[in-house]
Formats: sequence, structure tokens, C-alpha cells
Amino acid sequence: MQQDALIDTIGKHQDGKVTLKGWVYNKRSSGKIRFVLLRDGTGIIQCVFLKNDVPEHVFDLADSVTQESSVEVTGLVRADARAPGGFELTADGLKLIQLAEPYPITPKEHGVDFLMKNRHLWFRSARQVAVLRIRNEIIKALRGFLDDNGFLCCDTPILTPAACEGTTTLFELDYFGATVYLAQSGQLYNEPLCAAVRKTYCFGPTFRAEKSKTRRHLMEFWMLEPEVAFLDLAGSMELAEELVAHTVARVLDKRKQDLETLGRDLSGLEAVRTPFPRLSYADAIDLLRSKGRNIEFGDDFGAEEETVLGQSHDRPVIVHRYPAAVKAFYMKRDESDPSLALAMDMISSEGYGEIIGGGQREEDRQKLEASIKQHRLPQEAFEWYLDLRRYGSFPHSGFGLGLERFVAWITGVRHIRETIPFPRMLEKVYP
RNA sequence: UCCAGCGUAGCUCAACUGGCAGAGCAUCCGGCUGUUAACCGGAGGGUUACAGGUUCGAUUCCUGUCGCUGGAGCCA
Repeated sequence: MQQDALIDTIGKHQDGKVTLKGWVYNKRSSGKIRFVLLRDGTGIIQCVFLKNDVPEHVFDLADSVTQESSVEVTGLVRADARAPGGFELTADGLKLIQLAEPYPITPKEHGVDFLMKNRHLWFRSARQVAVLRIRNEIIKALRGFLDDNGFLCCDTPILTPAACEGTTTLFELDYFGATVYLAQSGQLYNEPLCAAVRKTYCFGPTFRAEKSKTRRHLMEFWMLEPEVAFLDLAGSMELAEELVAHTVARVLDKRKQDLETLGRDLSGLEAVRTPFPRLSYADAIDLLRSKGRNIEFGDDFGAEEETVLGQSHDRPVIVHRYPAAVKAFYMKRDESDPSLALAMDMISSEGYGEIIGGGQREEDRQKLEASIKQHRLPQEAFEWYLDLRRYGSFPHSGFGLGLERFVAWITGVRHIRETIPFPRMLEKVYP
């Protein structure tokens, strides 16, 4: 691809003349000198226009051009200690591509509702770009780790005939007269795939029609779900912590600048090294009670419990062996205590809640059928799933990682809505 | 769905116990040769979310509706 000069690598052109295309981020003027901050999608650079050195129409345009107008600037690249990026452009030309109408998002404070209605413009701002860059780095690191460890990305369908787990509310869709649902997980489909390729994962959007209205929930979010044949619960906990630690290290290595733009406290991320503390559900209950939480054995954790558990360690904590009653039907029971499921959750360290949920799957057909009945699910919809227990059944485990919660935690962004370009929230689908 | 809070200029917010609806930014005009959310002077910009009520008088108090924000439950 033919490449114009770009701001993030402008140093290559030091003392040379370049033409930059981009948008006016801000401008300042002072009589016979005018400054235009140019944003090109890779960075921001200050362009300096001197009245005595540029044609009059160029000098005039540097004053009248509006915020976010698209322009083409030519000039000399100069190192300057005063410039935030280290370089400045001494401009000699400015061409207007389109004069922007008064831009709604000024370089001042704005409210959430206003910013969300202008989401398509909001992410031109520096903080939002930093989040998008980190999100991309996280995706690359997650996929890279799995790809390098022998996983095959196979992917699973988005339109599904029945509820995967029968627990959460799904979006319903007309499928040529039949009813189908938007997938809430690729997990059941991953299981036959791991019998074919041993280690598989899927990575795509998932949908929950729950009327959740918190800073940790989206109606549409991206989930990474690895599934491995002949892997037990302990193995899946190791995989999860290695995957998370690798990804955090990678972001610290590659996107420190963006983390600093966001004002992220790096010490919280630097502490994320394996092994992560493991806590049985029973131990977690004891810990919560010792901290004054009123919780009984058998209760699932609420948001406050997750926060207490997450904040009691300097890195993510893995809780395992939950009561089977609070977990999905396909979870394998613990042989030493069949009331417990071989399930595990990873809770992030700084109050961002559960980022991973998974465990070992039931491989015994009769036990699985009993569980399907117990959960009042229609067995005929799961015959293909039961086939895996008929034709060479095998122990296997996996988990799901919620991308946006993970991004929220790593970036330190308080609300999950900023971690995806176009968040789908409760009754909010514009833009 | 439930609980709590908030709706005032394009945006962010003031307006004391009910007494003339105001500021900063943005926009427009003018000034300034190194500005960093630049600054200085001036101008325009209002059905105080909507409907009703109490009152001499309502942005302010009451009722309802709508919208938004935060939280809970559910989960990643």
C-alpha cells in the first residue's frame, strides 16, 4: 500500500518536507502566528503558520478553519522540545478538503448521555483512541497466545436453534418461519470441534437479552472461548492464568503510551504474574464472612462479593468448585463431593468483576442426561451434544473470556461502554 | 424489572428560604509573533423536558408523563 507520511512515525522525515492529511483537532492564534493541531488517526502534531512566511490565503485559512475540518498540510518536519510528540511542522501550505460544521464535541467536558449520542464522533478523541488501540493489542495478544500454543480457531455459529444453557434470556429471530436465537456462547459447539482438532477456540460476538443495567454489562459483547480435549479443571485454570498474564505483559510492553494517556496506574498491571491465587468456593465463603459479608454456603456471589474477593489480592483470583446448583447443566461434578461443580471463575483484581468463567464438562452421558432433565431443558435439542458422549467420550475443559470486561480492567476505564466502538446497551442502539 | 438521583443557552454548569434566568466553552466580530483545554475585548443565543396544580408571583413546592444517570438482580 502506498503510504503517506503519518504522525506516529513523523521522525523518519525530520528536516524533510511532508504532506499530511487529517483533521483539525484544535487551533490557537496569536496575531502573526497561528497554530493548528492536526490529527491524522495515528497521532497529533502542531502545525505552525507564520504570517510573513506563508501566502495570505493560507494564513487566513489557518484561522478560519473549524474543528474537525478535513485538511491537507504541507511543511517542514522539525524536532522541538516544546512539542508533546517531539516534533512540529513548520507549515507552508494548507488545503481545505471539507469545512466542518460547528463540532459538537468541544475540547471541554461533556456528559455521558451527550457523548453516547455522539459515539460516532466521540471516539476521535485521544482517550477513546487509546482504548481502541489497547483493545486491538489485547485481541492480538489473546489470539497470538492461543495460535502459538497449538490452538485452531474454528468459530461457532451466531444463529442457534436453542438456548445453550437455558439460563439467560436470548434474542429471538424469525428464521424462515422457525425461531432461532442469537448465540449467548459458542461453548457447546466448541466441544465437538475440540474432538476434531484437540485445542480449539472461537472468538466472536455473543448476545444476552437480559435487562442488565450496570457498568459491567452489554447486550452484545465479544467472547473468546478456548476448549481443550483431555484437559481437566486444574489444567484449564493454568491455561486461563497464562493467557491473562501473557496478554497483560504484552499490553504493558506495546501500549504503555496509551495506558499513560488513560492515566492507568501501571502497578496494578505489573503485579499480574502467574501463579494467580486459587480459592475454593468454600474458602471464598469463609474469606467473605471474615470480611463481614453476610453470605451463606450455596449462595452465588453478587457484585459486592466479587469486588471484595477481587480486591483482597494484588492479581486476579480464581475461584473453583462452586455448588453445582448455581452453574450450567454441562458442568462436571466433583467426584469427592458431587454437590460441587468443577467450575471456575476468574475475578479481576481491581473491582472489574468476573472476566472468565468456565470449567470441566460432564463427559458421562447418563449424568448429562440427568442434568438436562433436572434443568428442564428439551433433550431432543441436545442429541448432537450427547453424541459426543456416545462416540469416544473424553474429559475436556474450557472457558469464556469476556473481551470488554477484560479491556475495561486493563485500561482502567470505569464503564464497559467505552471498551467497544459501538456499545449495544439496554434499549440503546443509536448510533 | 426494582431502588435512588437528575432534566436550565449547541455543550458543561450556576441562580441562597418562592421574588428581574446567569457564567465558561462553542459560534460570529476585533486584538496579540510560541500558543499547549492559549489569552484579552465585544455580539448573538432561553417554551428552565412536557402536562397539570398550589401561590400575588414557580427554574425553585406538589402530582403525573417522558428522558437520562447511578446501583441491584442476571452474567462475561
